[in-house]
Amino acid sequence: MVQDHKQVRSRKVPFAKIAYETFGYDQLRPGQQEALQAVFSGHDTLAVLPTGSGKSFIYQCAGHLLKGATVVVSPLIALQRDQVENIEELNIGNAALINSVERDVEASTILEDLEEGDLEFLFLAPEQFNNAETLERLCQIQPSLFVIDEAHCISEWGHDFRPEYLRLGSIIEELGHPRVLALTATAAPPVREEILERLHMQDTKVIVQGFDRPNIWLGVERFQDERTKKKALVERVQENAKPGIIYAATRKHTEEVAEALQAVGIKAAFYHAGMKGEKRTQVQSDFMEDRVEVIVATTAFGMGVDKPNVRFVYHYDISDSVDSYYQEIGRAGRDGEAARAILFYSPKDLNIRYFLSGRSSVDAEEVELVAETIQEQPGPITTKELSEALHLSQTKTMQILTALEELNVIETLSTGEVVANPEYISHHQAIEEAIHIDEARRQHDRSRIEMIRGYAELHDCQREYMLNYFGEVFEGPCQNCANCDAGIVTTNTPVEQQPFPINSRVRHTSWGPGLVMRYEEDKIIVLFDEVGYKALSLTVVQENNLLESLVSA
DNA sequence: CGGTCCTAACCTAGGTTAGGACCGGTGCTCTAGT
Repeated sequence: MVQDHKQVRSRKVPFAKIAYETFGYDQLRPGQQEALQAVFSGHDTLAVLPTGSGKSFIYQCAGHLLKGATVVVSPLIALQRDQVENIEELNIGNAALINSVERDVEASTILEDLEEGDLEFLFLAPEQFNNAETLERLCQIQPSLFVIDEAHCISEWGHDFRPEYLRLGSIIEELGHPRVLALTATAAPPVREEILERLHMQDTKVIVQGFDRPNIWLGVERFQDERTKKKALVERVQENAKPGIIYAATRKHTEEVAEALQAVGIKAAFYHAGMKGEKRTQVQSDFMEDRVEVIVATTAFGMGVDKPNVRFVYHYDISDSVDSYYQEIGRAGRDGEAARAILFYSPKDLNIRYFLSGRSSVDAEEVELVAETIQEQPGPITTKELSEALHLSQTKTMQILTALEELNVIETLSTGEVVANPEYISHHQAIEEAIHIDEARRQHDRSRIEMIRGYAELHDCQREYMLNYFGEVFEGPCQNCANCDAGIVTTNTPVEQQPFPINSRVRHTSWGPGLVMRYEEDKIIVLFDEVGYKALSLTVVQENNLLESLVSA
């Protein structure tokens, strides 16, 4: 049963049989077979599969069958716990987790078990690799499979919030590049590209299943003021079957909306990261077990939540991207029954999104300070020493170090210490580059907000817009969105008149290369690598030859 | 950017308003003090 991972290459493995006998699944779901086949053929694999398609099974099965340890990087400790429990129930090998909270079993004991083969699965957050001893021991253990669960976190969180996500590529190299398996439910084409690049994936197979969730009705209601919006939301909640989820942009909004719902007799509770851990757990389980009908939450709620009977996901405030929006509404109707996703849109709600994404995360002076300090050091220095000496937070320091490392100004040693790269003399150019990258990032984030705004203000099939965003060719009407119901479907540029196919690469005379996202009436929407999403007039483009087709790599 | 909270000024004594300050999301880890 257990085979050496170099020898299984191109051998047919009866995954369906194993799925049935070991995991108790009657049949494999779409994508699972392909993903497993890719892993077993020796490819680094990215699987983008919709929620509820059994992503866990892929790494569980692969880890179970491949000889050698499986390391699973997972963003939340709560998720890791669930996964360990799940594996224990399946009886497919021992699993453990290393983190700062649970210390009933020491990390060194766990690593020892892993070393001796008594442990198959190890779960940890990316921050754990900051621990030099953990990393060094893992290097010796040489895991055969390196799994990144919820891989979109790399692109979503890596740039500012959790910079360790951007270092996973180096970690993988350090570990001798075990087979890499990245899993996510939501990744538009640019996110997929970033995952492959950041993880240094090689000889990669990308498996993408359809994004459509046909049982979710899509709708947008537009408002000019807060009070009318809140009133309409309460009415919709009253009318609609429950349970449901409402997303809001701020903690305060979650509390206000929950209160408004309670005032009309709805069992509602709010949820955000400002609450005590105990309270959060309680609210979540109240919702999961139907003691609470409606949960009003910030983005803190949702990852790993798999409740089948959620009948609606409403947005009191607009999300920061189509990516986030899709992911959030995807928590509705997992049982396949009808569900509703309504965006309660007020244009001024975009401001909070612009504000939160517009802040610069790279400060020239701080970057310079860090770069200089490291270069003046006689020897290696730890992140902690640096952040203390320079009065910068650990996250901030880590973020700057990640940027500097990427620009080859510094190197991270396997001890976790950093040292100046001797071949790199001037850091001024690097700082400029870091600022430039940061600026491009912000512009990209702003253009993502423009795209969700485009959804909110769309006069066309809403499903088509969303699926096009994820690189899927789909032509409305879908007959299950508000615009289709209302007959608002504009005549788009017909496929035969589209000069560049959707999802193909093009180059603009001044904005450089980009990806064709969709067509609207005399408009082509392109995601440019440098400047983000842009809507161009098709007539102007064609008259002036602004775009040329690029042969895709 | 916009909402919210606080204070000073208003003109006549307590309620109204204008202006300024401040805040806004997501989780890991480690440490100091109870």
